[in-house]
Amino acid sequence: MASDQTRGAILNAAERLYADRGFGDVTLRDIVATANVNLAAVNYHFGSKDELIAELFVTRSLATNRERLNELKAAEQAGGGRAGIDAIFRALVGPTLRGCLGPSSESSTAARFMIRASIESVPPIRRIKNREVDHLRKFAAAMRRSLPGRAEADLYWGLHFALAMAHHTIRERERLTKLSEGKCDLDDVEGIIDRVVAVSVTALTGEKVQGRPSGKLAAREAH
Amino acid sequence: MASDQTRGAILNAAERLYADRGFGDVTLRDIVATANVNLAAVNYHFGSKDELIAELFVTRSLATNRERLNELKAAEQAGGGRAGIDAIFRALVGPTLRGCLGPSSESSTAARFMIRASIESVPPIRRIKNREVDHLRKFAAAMRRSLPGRAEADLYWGLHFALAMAHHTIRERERLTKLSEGKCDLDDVEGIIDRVVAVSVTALTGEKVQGRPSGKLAAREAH
DNA sequence: GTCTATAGACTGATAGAC
DNA sequence: GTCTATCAGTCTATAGAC
Repeated sequence: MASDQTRGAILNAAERLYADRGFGDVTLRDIVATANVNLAAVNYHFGSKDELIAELFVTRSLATNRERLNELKAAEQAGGGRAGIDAIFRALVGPTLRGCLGPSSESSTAARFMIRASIESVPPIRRIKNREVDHLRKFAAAMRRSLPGRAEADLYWGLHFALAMAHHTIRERERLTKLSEGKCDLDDVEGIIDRVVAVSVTALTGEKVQGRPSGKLAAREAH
Repeated sequence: MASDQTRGAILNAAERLYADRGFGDVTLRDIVATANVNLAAVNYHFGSKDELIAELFVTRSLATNRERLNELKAAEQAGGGRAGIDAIFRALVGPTLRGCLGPSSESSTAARFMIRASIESVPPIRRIKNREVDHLRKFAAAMRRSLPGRAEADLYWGLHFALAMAHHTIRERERLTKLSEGKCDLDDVEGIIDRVVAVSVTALTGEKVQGRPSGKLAAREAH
């Protein structure tokens, strides 16, 4: 079982180094030195540097997608097969934002790795993201059930803009902090989620929504 | 003056190759072969590969920033020192979206280069983008003049979300087309600008706005 | 099956002749 | 200003030891 040990050591070392220093500055030689294994072990276990990066990213992004779908499923069941549009947006952007902006984002290497992946977007990661369409289709379907009257294009634009706000907030976290001179609190994750969800809902329904008083934007778009 | 000729040949070849094949797949040797100059000429004229990329990006992005500020200035003068919030957002996202999604985006290498720069985001380009804060401050100031009652944090979030939608639309153009199965028309640049501006304004003021008089959004969403 | 040692092809950068 | 030659460093691939 030395196999799993070596494999795991490479994965751990790679994730930590990429999280700390970015994809551009970390060589295979840095990784094998940290993991205390031989250079060729990377090729033996993963085939290539790109496939190592791909495996790291797939592992983490599958976990996020699972969380998203669990939240979506729960919201649809609570609504008897039809979730509120706010709950759908919350299931879409919540897990990502919590994972990348949450208090764990300082300590957890997994979180810092995903932030890097968001910002630097290296080829093997782009290839994986391009296959994410099937996952997003499930949210498009839920939106169609939630707002059956809307033109489909409007729903897709709404989905697209919600993701835009979430990802751009992760990517440009530092810049927004500097631009606003700290007036935008990037540590208040739940507040940010509220904000993104509220804007997404308002954009789609034309109604101004407040953040959750205590927990939900419940059924405000019912009319 | 053979100097300027060589320099220009390198810049042209590099921009075209990067636009066509991306930053990851183009080597300095590819560039000098296309430009018909010697390998060492790149280092002589630009210092390094990264500085060559930086010069390409700075040139193009200064042009966009100039367009943005011209539109902003015109809008403020037309409003007697206070531009409408919709005109401010339009000046912010219009030039970028027109440059990267417009009909020229197929033909113009400059446009295709900027799309690449948006998607791949290599280190030298990220460094330049980080210095963009001063430019954005001018839009924040205009927003403050336009909506003096608003909390500053709300204004910054509005600015941030507007940029998020514009850039994410450029970055994920292909994915949105695939996801929506063509129902989102990515060739209708002015329609997209209307949409981004409308969502940005609605998010900030809670009021549904009309697109430009001739805009398709206005017609569809009037009620 | 697991890992090591080593070689190969390619990269960006540079010294020094012209 | 330009070019040749060469550098050190990178990823990849493979033969062969354990």
